[in-house]
Amino acid sequence: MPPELIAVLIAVSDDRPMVLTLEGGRLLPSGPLEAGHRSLQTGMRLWVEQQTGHVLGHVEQLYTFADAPVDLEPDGRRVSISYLALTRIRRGERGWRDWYAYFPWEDQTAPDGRDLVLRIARALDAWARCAPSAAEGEARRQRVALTFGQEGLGWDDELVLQRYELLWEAGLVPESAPPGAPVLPGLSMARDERRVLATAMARLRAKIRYRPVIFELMPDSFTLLHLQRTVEAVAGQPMHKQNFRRLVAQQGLIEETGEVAPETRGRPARLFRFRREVIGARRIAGSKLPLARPA
Amino acid sequence: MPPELIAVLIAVSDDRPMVLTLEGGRLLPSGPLEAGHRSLQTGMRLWVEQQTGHVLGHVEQLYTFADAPVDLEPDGRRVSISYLALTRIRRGERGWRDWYAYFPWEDQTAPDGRDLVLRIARALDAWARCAPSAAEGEARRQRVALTFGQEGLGWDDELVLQRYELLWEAGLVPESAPPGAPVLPGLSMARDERRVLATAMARLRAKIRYRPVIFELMPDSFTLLHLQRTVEAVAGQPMHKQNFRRLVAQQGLIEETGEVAPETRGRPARLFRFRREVIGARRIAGSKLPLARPA
DNA sequence: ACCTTTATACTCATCTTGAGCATAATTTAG
DNA sequence: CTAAATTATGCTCAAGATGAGTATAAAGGT
Repeated sequence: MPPELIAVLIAVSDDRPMVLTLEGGRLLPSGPLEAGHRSLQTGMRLWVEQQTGHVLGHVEQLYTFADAPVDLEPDGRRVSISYLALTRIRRGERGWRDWYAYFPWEDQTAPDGRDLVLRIARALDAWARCAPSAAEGEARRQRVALTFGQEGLGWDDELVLQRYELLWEAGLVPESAPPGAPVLPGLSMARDERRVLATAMARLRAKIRYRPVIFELMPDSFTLLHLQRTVEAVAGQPMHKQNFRRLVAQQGLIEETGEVAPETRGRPARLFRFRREVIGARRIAGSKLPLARPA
Repeated sequence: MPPELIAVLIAVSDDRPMVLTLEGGRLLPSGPLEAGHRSLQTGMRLWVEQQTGHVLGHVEQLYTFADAPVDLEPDGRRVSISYLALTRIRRGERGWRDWYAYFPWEDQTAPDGRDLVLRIARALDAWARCAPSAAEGEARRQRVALTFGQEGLGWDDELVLQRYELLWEAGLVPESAPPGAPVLPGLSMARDERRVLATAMARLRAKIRYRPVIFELMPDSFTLLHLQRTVEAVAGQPMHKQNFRRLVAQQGLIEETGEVAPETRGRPARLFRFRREVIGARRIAGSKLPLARPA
């Protein structure tokens, strides 16, 4: 059985990060590696084009997963090589879903998400208390505090996968909950696609800190607030406006177009564009955005 | 054909980073995924144990590669899932090689390595000049400057793979050089194992900046200079002694054992140990070592 | 006793970062 | 038309991190 090539396409629309899905949001675009594919990545691109009509730009390999072994079929094991693709939604495309529909607790920009985390913390506290041993209970409590930023530890937006796996272990998501047990809000997906999505979110959140990939998600011209909202949407965290502008400005990654934004309410904002020349022309020490991790 | 599991085992011995090889240094430990393997990682661990007797600790997935398609065999394509493992050399083990034997230009702590980079820069300049077009030539020159830190750009120790690929394209390594053409010093390996090693080096150099993985390569107790030499060996770059100590100290990652180093020449140094408790106990914002990238 | 070697403690100037104040230029409500 | 609301943008300030260097301590070797 050839390995499966699986793609997580991400775009940001109306300040919401979106993921391209199939089958009513239960699947990601994917298909097997075939003999004619020139490489893994081109194979993945072909499947995405065929299934969604979308032609990809910036792509990077994410992770390779394997199903648990199946005794029935000797060689019947599914190995999936996953990719992260950053792109823009084209008008009329269907299947795009807000990624926070799958991970509502990951949106810490709104009070809803913060409340949900408090609720989760309580549920996980109960889970820690019913651990088989005291030591195990303490280990669980520590993991909860670390991944969900309790007990004075701050929220780390990159721990998307760790949080999902913790909830899975605790039986708080439909994938692992006993029948009839209460589960957290959030859509689930087929097989382990939700885990793949979590991996993609974590990688993207980490990457915007040290590479200017955020511009792959922006239109040609944009205001600084639009850029900030996009970063906040991806990171799931609010940030300080003036400092954001200062950092972005001193990175030298953008330049003014000379125009100002049309539709606007307050003072009109200047429009900027990404300076594509800087890629390759010099070391991009990071479009390291003002997303400091908490102390 | 099942995917191949391939392992890059790294240790540091006498302040030299070493990689565990087979077949006279031409191969890395590897073997196919089998039906009985519980997961990709356990399969890889089993193969390593079987081929080298080495039991692994810290492991992470690196990258998944595929050979070019082979028309002859329809399903005969090799897909390799590679892993990075950090460990320590045990006495009597054979097959460990200095990783700089494969990538001599990556060692920028010694004058030899710096001289070699100058030589490479000249050779690549010639390569840029004989480009098919002026634009292509300029693009080549820019890549050379960026990856080898020429023209005022500093040396970026994480660009191991980019440098190797550039040398490959330019035909300066035996893997790609025309027969009889002069090639750079440095051992090559079978298939694309040298590329896998380059990927591992790049990943490790990046990782020691933000996770305290360097301690996976240290013995139980060590002096601060020993720790510094180990980091320098991995990064291939020298650093400022006093500042190194300051950073390491304020990270709170280590504690004194109360003893001092035996064999020593100057003033005896205090011995330290890694505080394993801190893993998991709190956010490790990075054992971010004084390895600033050049501006 | 003096030199070499390594360890360790401090200092200082410069950047970076987080937080906030102040002002400008619009639209909207009354 | 005026005031309030809204968004943009410029600037300051303190704390902390970083890069570079000076100074002193503790050992062995000649």
